[in-house]
Amino acid sequence: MRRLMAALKALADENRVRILWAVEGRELSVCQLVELLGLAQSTVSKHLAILHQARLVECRKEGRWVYYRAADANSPNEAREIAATVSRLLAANREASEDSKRMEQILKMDRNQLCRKQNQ
Amino acid sequence: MRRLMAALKALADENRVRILWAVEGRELSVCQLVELLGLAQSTVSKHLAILHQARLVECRKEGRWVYYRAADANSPNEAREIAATVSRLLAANREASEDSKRMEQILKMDRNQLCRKQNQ
DNA sequence: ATTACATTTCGCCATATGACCAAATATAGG
DNA sequence: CCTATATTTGGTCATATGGCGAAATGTAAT
Repeated sequence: MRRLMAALKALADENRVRILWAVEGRELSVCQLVELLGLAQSTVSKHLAILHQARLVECRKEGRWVYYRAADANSPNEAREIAATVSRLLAANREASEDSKRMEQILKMDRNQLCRKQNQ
Repeated sequence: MRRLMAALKALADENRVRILWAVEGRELSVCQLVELLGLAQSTVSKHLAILHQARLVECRKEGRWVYYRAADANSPNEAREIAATVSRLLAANREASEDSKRMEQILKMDRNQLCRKQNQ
């Protein structure tokens, strides 16, 4: 029950749902998510920590870079089952598809410059 | 997104998840839920209001009695799709099956006496 | 009308939560 | 080592949330 509740609580915030939608099927760095959401970097980092702790996202490091992606769909995992349902619902959602478009633009930006700009 | 978020937020509380599980496939009155959860009546009533507003439960009145049940599974409703996933996960959950057993006992109690006792 | 009863609403309180800024940390490059 | 960079952590603050008791409300019975 603890695991299920952690996942449900993690999904009780809209920004975290947006994050989860953004990292579905691809991996992103924090600064790209910061650009999408328009929140402070520290806030995004904390949201990611919650999603990670709830097993909704996974991450890997590459030097200074940390990439987040949706947790592997093959892992038999309560959190993932809920996330799959939410993703299915978001696939038909206007705001989610706006986010998708915006993310396509962000992916075209130079990531180094994007991150540097945020860290000034 | 507003509807989806309302449902997700409603499910971010363990007592509300327990309520939803309890009213799956049957209808219950407030006092039966009060007995199950061991919370104040007013608290249970507020939780039910949240679940109702989020379209996760439906209710009907019969005189002084109000009965709550899980929203109709046939209604094409985002909230219901999430709830269905959660219910499926709860079906294999220890605490949820303990609640089910306890509810079987509560259903055997005289509802009039149960409610009266709570209202003293 | 009065009393009884089931539930909802209101108000209070302690705690949790999400947002921000600043500092700390981890890694890379010279 | 120092500087640069990406991210995380800590602390603060305003607001939200879940719990409770008491009062209000809605319905029934006499």
